[in-house]
Amino acid sequence: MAERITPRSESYSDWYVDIVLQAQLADYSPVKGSMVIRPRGYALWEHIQRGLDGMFKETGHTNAYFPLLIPESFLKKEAEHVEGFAPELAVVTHGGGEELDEPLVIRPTSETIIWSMYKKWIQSYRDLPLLINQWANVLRWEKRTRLFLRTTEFLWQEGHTAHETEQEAREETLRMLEVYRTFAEEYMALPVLTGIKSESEKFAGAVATYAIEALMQDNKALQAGTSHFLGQNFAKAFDVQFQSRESTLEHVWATSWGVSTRLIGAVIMAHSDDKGLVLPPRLAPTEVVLVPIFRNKNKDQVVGAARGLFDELRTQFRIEIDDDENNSPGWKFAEWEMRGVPVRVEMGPRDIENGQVTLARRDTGEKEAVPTEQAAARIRALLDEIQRDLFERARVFREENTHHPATYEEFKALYNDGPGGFAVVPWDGDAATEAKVKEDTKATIRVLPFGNEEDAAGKTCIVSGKPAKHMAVFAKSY
RNA sequence: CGGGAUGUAGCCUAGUGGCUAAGGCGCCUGCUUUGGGAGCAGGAGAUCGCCGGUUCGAGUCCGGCCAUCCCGACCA
Repeated sequence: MAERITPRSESYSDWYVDIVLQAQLADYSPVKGSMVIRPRGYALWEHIQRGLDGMFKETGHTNAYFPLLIPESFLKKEAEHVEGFAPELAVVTHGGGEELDEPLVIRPTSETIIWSMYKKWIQSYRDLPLLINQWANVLRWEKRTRLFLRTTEFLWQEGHTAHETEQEAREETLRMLEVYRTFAEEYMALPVLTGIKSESEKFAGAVATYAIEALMQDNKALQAGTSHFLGQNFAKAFDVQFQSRESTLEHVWATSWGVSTRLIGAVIMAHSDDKGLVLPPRLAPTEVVLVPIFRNKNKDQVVGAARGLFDELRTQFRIEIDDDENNSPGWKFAEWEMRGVPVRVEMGPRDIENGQVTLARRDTGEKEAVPTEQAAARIRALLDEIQRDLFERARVFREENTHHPATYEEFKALYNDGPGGFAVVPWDGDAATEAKVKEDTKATIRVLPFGNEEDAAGKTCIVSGKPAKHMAVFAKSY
């Protein structure tokens, strides 16, 4: 601990790794590409789970658990799906010391095992909709890994729903995208763009993929969550039919949607600074830390008073007290700042004499003195302010880094020598055009915003000069 | 899978082929301290990534292997 964090200006990726390791969110494990999520990191995940799970329940979903191991043949039933995931699969070939008759894949996602079960559970329209979510780990063999952002094994939630009609499934897809947007903005203080993915970026096996996309401080985009309209692809692959209200036999309409521990990486990269982690209060495992400042001669008095305040505050806040005798106040300040605790309460002899405490906010470093009896009310207000300000700062950052280049030359300059960020430009809808942009600049279409077709009317593609079909948002991405 | 870098105590680093592998941080014990990363004294902690070779002698030279990180092609 107490080690230097590489400044962002020197190396953004070193800065990120330093924060994850030093704030004790995660550590490298013995297996390449996999990581240990330490208690401080897992607490963040628990908060994410709690918030999202509540929203899933409110929208009618229930949790279940499906197995880790999937027969290899299941993956092969949906052609695009298997093609998309084949390079990332880990396969179990032996069990109990013997070679298995059929290899088992470790789930990269659970559509196939779930739809094999839905076939058993769905016979009639009365069985629909079926709205199930699971919290689980999944495995995708990654060649290039980064703590939280891309690891071989990661934790996520995957919702899998079955519906009577196409319209109902499409509504569900957008409803859950909206849940993700709300969660990102209100809990994570992370402004996100929503929209549909281009063909080349969509999920293997989906008819349409929607996503929330956020902009990180290094001006690269991060896909923070996806929601897929699966059409009848999996219902047909697994022969899931139901008897309709008109007594006809129909294939079921499906969605799936997920967010992962990548969200932890997003929240780190969006808000933190060169002193360490900065967490939005609603997500912070510890909202407040109380640091008594004492000398030997007044230790009992100061710590006693601090403990009294602590007992009062703990009924309202997620709070810790640091009355360790060996570390100096300055050391503690720096340490708790590195851990990202939003509000610090300092209580020393001078404060006690004046009947006050000193409050310091993590995001700006500002300190203020407030009468002790008003501390709780002021802390509550401060936490709200910090939550709002973090979001607002991130939103302004995104606005300032969203560009509208008029020519392809300007566009290329933006990514090749320029600052990067989002670029909103007319696009002809051709995958070849998209591929050319990627080759020239490494930027890809992050999202086609809702309503973009109308905005594109009458415009010409920035690359090909052909009539534009979409207004596309490009960025380099993680 | 290509390119680059690095493996010496928990972490960071020093170490001309030659004596018992050195220092800082951290850790443990005690004392002293505490309003922005304190001080003193003592202490524990190392098959120098692994295997082989050269040599009277290898942390150091040679070969192979392994691992990790960083940069590129593929991805929540």
